[in-house]
Amino acid sequence: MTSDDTPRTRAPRADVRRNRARLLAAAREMFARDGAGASLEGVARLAGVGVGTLYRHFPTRQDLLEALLADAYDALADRGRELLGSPEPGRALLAWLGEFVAAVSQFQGTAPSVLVSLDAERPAGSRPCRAMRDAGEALFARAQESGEAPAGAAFLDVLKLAGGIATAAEREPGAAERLLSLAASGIAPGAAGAARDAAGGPG
Amino acid sequence: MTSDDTPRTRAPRADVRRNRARLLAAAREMFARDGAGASLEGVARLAGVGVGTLYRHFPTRQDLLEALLADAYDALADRGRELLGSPEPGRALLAWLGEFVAAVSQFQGTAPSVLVSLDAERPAGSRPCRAMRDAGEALFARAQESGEAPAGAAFLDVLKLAGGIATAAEREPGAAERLLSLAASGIAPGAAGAARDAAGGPG
DNA sequence: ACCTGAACACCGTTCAAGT
DNA sequence: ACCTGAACACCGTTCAAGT
Repeated sequence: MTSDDTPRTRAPRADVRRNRARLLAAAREMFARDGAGASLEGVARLAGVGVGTLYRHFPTRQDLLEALLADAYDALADRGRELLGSPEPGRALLAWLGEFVAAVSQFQGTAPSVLVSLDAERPAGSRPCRAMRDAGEALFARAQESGEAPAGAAFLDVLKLAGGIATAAEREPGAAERLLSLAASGIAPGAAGAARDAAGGPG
Repeated sequence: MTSDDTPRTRAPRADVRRNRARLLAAAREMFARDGAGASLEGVARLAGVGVGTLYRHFPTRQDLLEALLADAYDALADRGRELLGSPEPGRALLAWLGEFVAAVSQFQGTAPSVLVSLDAERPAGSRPCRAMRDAGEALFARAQESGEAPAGAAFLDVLKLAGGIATAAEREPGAAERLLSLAASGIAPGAAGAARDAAGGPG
């Protein structure tokens, strides 16, 4: 019963923080070399830590990956807020999506895992991930309001599409730009509109 | 030295054909239940065959998958040629792409493997796979000629984008349609054009 | 409260021995 | 010519014992 009555999170012990940092550094090194499927045993070994410690800090490989992407997500959130001030909503959105694709492709085999983290009703993800999503959504909403992005689409779908592009381009540097550009301008814009109109159109 | 001098492929022994068929049936069953990452040992066991036999018939998991998709690829090739006769090139292309996405999503975890089979300079894939690609390419070329598909794009990129969509939608039935529709009409068509024009534009 | 690492279960792949 | 399946190497994950 000191001054503050609700300290939900206690300051972690020094060795715990250190182990966490070592694990992240080791994972970054291993993922960079062997891809997102790298041996977790190897990560622990490289970190100079028992496997159990890795599992305690990051119960699943997915958790480890999200932690590795936290910085990139924070940067994307910042960048999104910055681009909100740009005069061209559509281009701002596309620029941001390009950076998203690059960020989730920073390790081989990473993009598919990002896709599962985007999977509908999951626990919403980490704080940086949510910040990234919110920033992107604002950018997308602005593009919709200016008529440069389709009114009927959901931002989560846009993000999934970008994740799919990142996955498809993962083994071919340079493909990401081409695929994103293709998805940006549309594979068959006129026909797609016709198909939607024929199906009843939006309200 | 009988009448024909160049019989490159000899008729396979009956047990070889039977084992191959059993392996494919078993793999189909396993992949349907456990996804494309199903245990290969389990496939061999279910087929009533030694593991070595599986590896002899299908050296890699990728080979097994391509064999499983052969029928679907043949059907897509047929469908592509059929759609070539339809009066609306853009819609025909989109319809075909929708069927492609559905076909490569028939097993969980299958789409990523299809993406690697689309990977640039690989040995071009199986005969059915090439037939599928050729049919799709004809459909795409026609859409380009009619001005309904972007002139600058390569068909292989269109297919990769579709594969990425299939991957992104794999865990959510119904998402494939939405993502394909989004990619068809474009995330931000006007801005994408502006970006391309600013970059110099096509010749 | 956290860490260690041996133990367990499982899988992919090869290859010597068989038919 | 093809098949079998034991053998090998490796990995993820848990959990009893330690500090």
